[in-house]
Amino acid sequence: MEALTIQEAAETTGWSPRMLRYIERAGLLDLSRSASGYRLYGPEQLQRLRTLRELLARMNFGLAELGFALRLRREPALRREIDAWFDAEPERPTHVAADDWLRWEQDKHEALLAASHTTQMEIT
Amino acid sequence: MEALTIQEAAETTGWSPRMLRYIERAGLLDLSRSASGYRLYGPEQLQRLRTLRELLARMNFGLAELGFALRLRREPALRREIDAWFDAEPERPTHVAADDWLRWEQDKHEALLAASHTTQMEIT
DNA sequence: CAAACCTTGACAATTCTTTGGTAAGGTCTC
DNA sequence: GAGACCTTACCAAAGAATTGTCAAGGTTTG
Repeated sequence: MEALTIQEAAETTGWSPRMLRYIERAGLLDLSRSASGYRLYGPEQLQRLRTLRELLARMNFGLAELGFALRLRREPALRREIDAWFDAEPERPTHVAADDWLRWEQDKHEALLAASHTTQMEIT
Repeated sequence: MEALTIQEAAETTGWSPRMLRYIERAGLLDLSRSASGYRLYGPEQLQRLRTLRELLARMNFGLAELGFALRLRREPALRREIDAWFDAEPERPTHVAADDWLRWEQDKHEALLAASHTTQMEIT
């Protein structure tokens, strides 16, 4: 009973079997396989999957983003280039500065941003 | 002549005006504004925009990913949680291990993966 | 003052990602 | 050996992100 098959894992983690395969393919979870090729989900994997669900919901991002975070860890060159790009910031005043990026990254969807503006107006 | 307006900036950077506004809204580029609200693109901004194009193309990722990278820099809590999740890796053998994640993150699109396999076969 | 810009806001076509199916074939359990 | 699983490979629906475009109104410049 040490390892569950995909359907059982789906039931206890809340992911669909389809998504469990997707997550594996994205490189976000390493699995062992049975001799005949069945995916085997051990206690650690199940725990990770549950944590993952919770994390995505709580911090508001998706598998794609996590995939990119993984890529950043594994491709130091990529991380370096991106950091360099961000750090190339010149002597700009940055007066208005940042805090809309947050809203953007969080609810994306340009249109919605505008909508929330409107809502705020009413309150004002 | 120290600063260009959006259309001029578009011409010299290769981005469309639409995308220049999009990039700004994503928090990826800080701009100053003229007294009447016009976006002003100085030499640094122009350079950054050109570099950005080059970077995205060369490293194969998009604005959304860069936006997430930005979020990771600005939300230490997020970074910590994600790192923690990745590092919770148990004693798994990892025999087969990683290098398909790369392919996934690079050309995504599950279906194409299979296709590219086929293509590679020809070359081999 | 008119032409040619700029601003924001909105709608929408396109394209990519996410998810669910389903088919063809192998495995496990009774 | 039948039923209920599993595998991979597709196709396609639903959702998001990307990008263009247009409208209504302000600004700059000749």
